[in-house]
Amino acid sequence: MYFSIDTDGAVPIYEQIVRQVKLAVADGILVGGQRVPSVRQLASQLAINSNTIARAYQELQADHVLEPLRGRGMIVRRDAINRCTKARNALVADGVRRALADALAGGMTADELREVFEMELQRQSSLIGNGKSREA
Amino acid sequence: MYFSIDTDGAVPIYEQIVRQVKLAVADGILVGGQRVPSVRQLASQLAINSNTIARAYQELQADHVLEPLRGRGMIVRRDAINRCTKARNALVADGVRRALADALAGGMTADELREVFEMELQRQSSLIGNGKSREA
DNA sequence: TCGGGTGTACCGCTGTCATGGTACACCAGA
DNA sequence: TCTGGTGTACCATGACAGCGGTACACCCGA
Repeated sequence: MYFSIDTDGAVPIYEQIVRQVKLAVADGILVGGQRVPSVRQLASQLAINSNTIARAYQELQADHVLEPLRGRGMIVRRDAINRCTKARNALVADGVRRALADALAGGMTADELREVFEMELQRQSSLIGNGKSREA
Repeated sequence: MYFSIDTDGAVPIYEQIVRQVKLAVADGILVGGQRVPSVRQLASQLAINSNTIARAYQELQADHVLEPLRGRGMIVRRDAINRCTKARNALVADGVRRALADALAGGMTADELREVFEMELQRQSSLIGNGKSREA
């Protein structure tokens, strides 16, 4: 489980962690029962204060993705994958909806929009295709 | 020229105004030479502090979309439409890119993604189609 | 000249975020 | 029993963004 954190971006660090954990669960990289790194461990690995990690884990706990094992760490809940898949779908749909709203408000036609979509899809697919296979 | 402002959302008010002005220019609703409402006028209309409007106008001025007429207001620059169309395309492409990144990181397939896209496109197109015609 | 309109600059308040420090309760293993 | 690891709960601090209030300089028309 690798995290890529952008400390300069507009998105808060704890939110980046929350999102990446959820996407990893949806993708099957993190599975139910699996332990996540401890707050101190992840904090030192990412060179970030442990309170920030703790905040992310608290949010994930509130979202029923992680489960605390008092004194021993936190694990991914068995039923988290369904929730995370739903969350991922909602996240993606929301992003698409937002982009569409801007496009249509700006007078872009549906066909122009499809073109942009397919172009970006091809670009990112090829990037991932080189790095690791997805369907295999 | 109508603005819809969401004071509760995560997006700053001044940024919403900047975006909506740019999209209106790209769409041809605001044309070169046309005057935009004064900061106080728009502020009272939206029940927002005039400084917030002023900040949005300053940003639009820095982006070469608006032009100040000292003591008389601000107008849309003649060459703004090209810039705004480009900005719109970049904005949309960026939004699509972001959504795609989330989708692929979460293990969503390209076909699932296309389905989401077409669904949202159909939804929003029908909304606009009922309200006002776009190609006419 | 003066009044009313314009954009602009400055200051302060508020909330959010990240950090650092400290302390606590809990658990597992030596 | 003790030690070292867990998550959790505070508090204080600094930085920054967003916003509002006020005052200023400018321009136009009466």
